[in-house]
Amino acid sequence: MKMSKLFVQTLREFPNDAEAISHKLLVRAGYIKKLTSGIYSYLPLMQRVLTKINKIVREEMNAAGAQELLMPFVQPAELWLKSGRWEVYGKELARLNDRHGNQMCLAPTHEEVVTSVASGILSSYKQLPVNLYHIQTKFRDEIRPRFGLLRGREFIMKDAYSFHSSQESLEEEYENMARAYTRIFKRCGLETKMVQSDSGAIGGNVSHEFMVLTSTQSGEDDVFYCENCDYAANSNHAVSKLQKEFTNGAEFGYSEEKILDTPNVKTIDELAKFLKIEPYCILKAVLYIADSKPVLVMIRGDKEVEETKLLNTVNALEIRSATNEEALEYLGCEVGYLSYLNVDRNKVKVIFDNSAKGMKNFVLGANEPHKHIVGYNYKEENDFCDVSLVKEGEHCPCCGSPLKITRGIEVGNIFQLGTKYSKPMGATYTDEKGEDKPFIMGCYGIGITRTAAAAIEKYHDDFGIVWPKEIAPYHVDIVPVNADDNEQMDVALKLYDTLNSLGIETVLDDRADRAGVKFKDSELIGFPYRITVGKTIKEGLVEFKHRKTGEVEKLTPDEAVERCKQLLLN
RNA sequence: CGGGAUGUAGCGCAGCUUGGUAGCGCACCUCGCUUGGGACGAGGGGGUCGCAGGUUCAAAUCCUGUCAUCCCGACCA
Repeated sequence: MKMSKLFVQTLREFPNDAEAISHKLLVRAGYIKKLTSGIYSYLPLMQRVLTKINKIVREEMNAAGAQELLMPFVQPAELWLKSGRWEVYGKELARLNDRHGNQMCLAPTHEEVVTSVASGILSSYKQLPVNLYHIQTKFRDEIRPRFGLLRGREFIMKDAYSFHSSQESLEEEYENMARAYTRIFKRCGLETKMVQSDSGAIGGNVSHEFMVLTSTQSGEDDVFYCENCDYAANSNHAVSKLQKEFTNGAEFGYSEEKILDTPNVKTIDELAKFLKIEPYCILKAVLYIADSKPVLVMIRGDKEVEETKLLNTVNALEIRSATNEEALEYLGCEVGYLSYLNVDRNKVKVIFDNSAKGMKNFVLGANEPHKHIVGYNYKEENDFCDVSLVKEGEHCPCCGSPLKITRGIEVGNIFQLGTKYSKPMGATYTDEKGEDKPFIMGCYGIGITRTAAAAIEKYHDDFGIVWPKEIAPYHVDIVPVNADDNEQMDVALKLYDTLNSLGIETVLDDRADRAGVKFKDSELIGFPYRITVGKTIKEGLVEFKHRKTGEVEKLTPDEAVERCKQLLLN
C-alpha cells in the first residue's frame, strides 16, 4: 500500500474526549472514527488488525475442534422470554419493534439463538459433544461507554457454545477452550492470566476470565493473585484468609457489654479513634436496596462490601446503597449508628459477612442516634456468607501466601453453563436409555475489538503504538526520505515490490512530506519495522529500524530483505 | 440513574462577562521554496456558533426549554 493512497488521517494532537491511551492512540493514528457514543467505524488500518486477530482466533478454534457458523444479530423477543432473560437483562439489551409491532432485540450475546439452533439439529447423544462459534458484532447498551474500544456499546466478539451429554465432557471441553484461549492470546502477543470470576448475567456455575494484566490505570478490573500458587481471581469473586481471623474487643479493654454515648461519631474511622480501638473489632452495618427491598449487611469494620457478591447472594437484579432517609424508614435510625439488633427480619433481610464470624466483645451501632454498644457478643446463631471485598495483603485461600493486586483487562471468558439455557428453553437430546435430557452447555467469549485495544494498552510508548508483529496492520514501512530523489525512490520501490511479492505486508511512504512527518506517522501508527532509504543510499545502505527496541541496523537493500524474511516469515 | 463539565470548520481551541462584520493553530487546495525527526512564504476554500423557542432594531453572546457528548460512581467481552 502506498501511503499517499492509504485511507488514513493522523492527527497532530490527541483527541480531547479520550481517556485511555488505547483510545487516544487509535483515534490519533487514524484507526477508528467515532460515530456516536460507544460506536466506532473501524478504518482500514483497524480492519486489518481485526482481520488478523480473527484469523488467529479461527485457526485456533478450528484446531480445537470447534465449527464456525454465523447467527443473526437481530433476534425475536420470544426466544429471550423463553430463557427468562427478556426481563432479567435490563436496559443493556437494546429492544425495538418491527413494522408489525413484534418485539425484537439487538444481540448482546447468543445463548438463546445457539440453543434454539442446536436443539433443532442435535437430537442424539451420539452427536455430542459439539462446539459452535461465530465472530460477530454485538450490541450492549452500556450505561457508560468509555475508553474507546475497551468498552464500546457496539463491539466485535467471538462467541462459542458447546453442547454435551455429561458434566465430564463439558469439563473436558472447558479445559480444551482454556488451552486454546491461552494460545490465541499468546499468538496475538499478549500474556494472559486465567482468573476465577463472577459469572454475571450470562450465568452458570464455574467461570474464568482471561485477563491482560496492566500495571497502570487502564485496566477496568482488579485482579487478586497469589505469587506462590496459581490462585487468581477477579475482585468480584476473590476470597481470602483475613489478616486477623478472629478478633476480640477485650484486646482494647472492652470485655463488658455497655451502651456508650458516641455523639456525632459516624464513620468507622471516627468511631475507632473515639473508642481507641481497631476497626476490625467493630461490626459495621451497611444498608442496601436490592430491587427496592432493604438488605442490611453486617461486616467487620476493616472490610468493604463487594456489591457483585451481594447481588448474587440476595439474587437481585439491581443493587445500590441506601440513603439516609431509607435508613430512617426501614431501621428507624440514621446512618452511622445502625445495627441488626431489634430489626424485624421479615421486613429487612440481614446478611452477615464471613468476616464477622468469630468476633468477640465487639463494637456495633445501637440503632439509636449517637450511641454504640461495646463488648457485644452474638446472642443468636447467624448464617455467614461471603459478600466482602478482598484487600491486598490478605492471604491466599489455597496456600496462605499474601495476595497481590493488579489491574486487568478482560479479553476473554469461559463459562460452564450447565443447563441454565437448555432447561427453560426445552432444548434436549435423547440419551442411551432413550430418555430426553437437557443439553449441558458451555460458552466461551473473546472480545476481538477489546483484544486489539488491550494490545495497545500493553504495547505503546511516547511515540505511539508498538504493535506485536502478529497483529500489526502492516509489517514494514518503507520511507524514502526525499520523494523527489530518484535514486532513493527507485530503491524504495524495488524494496516495496520485493517485500510484497514475498507476502510481507508493506507500506511505501511515497508522500512529498519531509522526513520528520513520515517518521512521526510511522511510529504513531506502529509499524513493527521501518526501512529508511536516505542519504546513505550513496554508499549502498539503508536503515532498518525496529519499532519496539529502537535498534537501527545499516544494511544493503538485499540484506534488509533478508532481515524481513528472517523476522517475518517462518 | 445520581454528581460535575462541555457543545463554535475534519481536529484542538478563543470569542460569551459588557449583544453590533465569526476568529486562531493544525489539517485541506494552489504557487514558490525546502527535504534525516511534525519547515517556511504568499494566496485560497470550508462554519444555519448542538437544536427549538423567547427578549431585542440587532443574539455565538442574555433568558427558557431540549438534545447530545465527555468526566467521577454501580454493569460487562
